[in-house]
Amino acid sequence: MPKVSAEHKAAVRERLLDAAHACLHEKGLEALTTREILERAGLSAGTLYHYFSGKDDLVMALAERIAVTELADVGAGDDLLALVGRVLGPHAVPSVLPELRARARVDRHVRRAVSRYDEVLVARFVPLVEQAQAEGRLAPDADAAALVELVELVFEALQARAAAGTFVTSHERVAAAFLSVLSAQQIQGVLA
Amino acid sequence: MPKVSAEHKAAVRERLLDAAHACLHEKGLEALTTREILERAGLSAGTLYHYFSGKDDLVMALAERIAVTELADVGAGDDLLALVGRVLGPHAVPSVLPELRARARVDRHVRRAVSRYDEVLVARFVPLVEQAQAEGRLAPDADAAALVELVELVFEALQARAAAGTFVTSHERVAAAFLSVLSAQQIQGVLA
DNA sequence: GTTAAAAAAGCGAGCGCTCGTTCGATTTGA
DNA sequence: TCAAATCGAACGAGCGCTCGCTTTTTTAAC
Repeated sequence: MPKVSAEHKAAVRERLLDAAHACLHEKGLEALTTREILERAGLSAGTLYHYFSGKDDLVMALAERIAVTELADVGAGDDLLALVGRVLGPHAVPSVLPELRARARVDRHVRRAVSRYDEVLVARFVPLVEQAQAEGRLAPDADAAALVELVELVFEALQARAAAGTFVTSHERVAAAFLSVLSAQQIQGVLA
Repeated sequence: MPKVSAEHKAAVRERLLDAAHACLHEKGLEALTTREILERAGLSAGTLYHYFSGKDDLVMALAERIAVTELADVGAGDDLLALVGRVLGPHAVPSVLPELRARARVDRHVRRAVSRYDEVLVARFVPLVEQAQAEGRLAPDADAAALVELVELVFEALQARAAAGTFVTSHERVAAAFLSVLSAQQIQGVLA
């Protein structure tokens, strides 16, 4: 096809990202190959380079998209419990973020994408925590920023466990423990 | 050299594992190559296969050794605070465990090694938590097993962050938040 | 005690393979 | 008709790994 509509270009690009995401989820980052991505997308080898400058560029675009889409619903429910359910629930899609997080240790480009994700996550958590504080469900005088970081910490671990499928106890039990952390009175004394 | 002493064999094997651990720490699992391991160990290509059946075998042996050595001191201090300090302190060596954890999602051999590590970790945590309960520092009637799992959850996230170097606040502050979780009274109501 | 045979550790060029990527030919919509 | 999108064979590099060779220590025969 020649000079095609902008919608078509965007659609093909999304198709490539979809294929890459599926490959990443099935085989992991180490086994992510351009050939398999292209085969799954129904495209040929050279076509990739009309949409991305290379594999790294594609991976970065995918990381950004994951960050955006996985966070799209955060905050919509106005409730941390609903958020936990979305991450841990039986219908939750295992996240590939923990793998990107691990790679971020040695890849500064991935590190930048992940830290941008974290920034957005914190920004979305802050109003939820502040609202909970205003309603008296959380220690009212505690440092909200530190509280948010603790929430994010547990959130990360739950995400990693969900991805690895290494839960020991039931989802409900872990979620309950998570929420108990949020409502722990003694946090106030340490973080205030 | 021919049939050499068992000590020599063990020493060379350890040298290979040391080299692999250094490479893993510097470049990450995806960039871990037999050539670099052997070069760092001062050995030639074929020699590796006198000690391991292949690269996977070496990686698995390394994972086991990491699990053993990283847990060697756990419980020695009889104190969770000391443990946190060892993981998060300024002299702590960044762990490669989070990367192995991510790979465990798609590699059943690594998954087995990591879950064995987790079993040992839980076994070491249990007496620490029970002792804290007996001393009244933790909710006495709470389910110790669930409490241990929550401790492990936070521990995992701290470990992952230490490895990635993505701490936002100071070590002391996160450690304090961690400990505040352990001493939170309200956990009792949820987990008991 | 000397020496030759045997065995195992170490070596390294090179194999087959897969990877990401290139590039000229081909197809197709504007 | 022309430019852009697609194709796919091919390339160079790097991977894990092999295998025949050399080196070195143990073993054994005398």
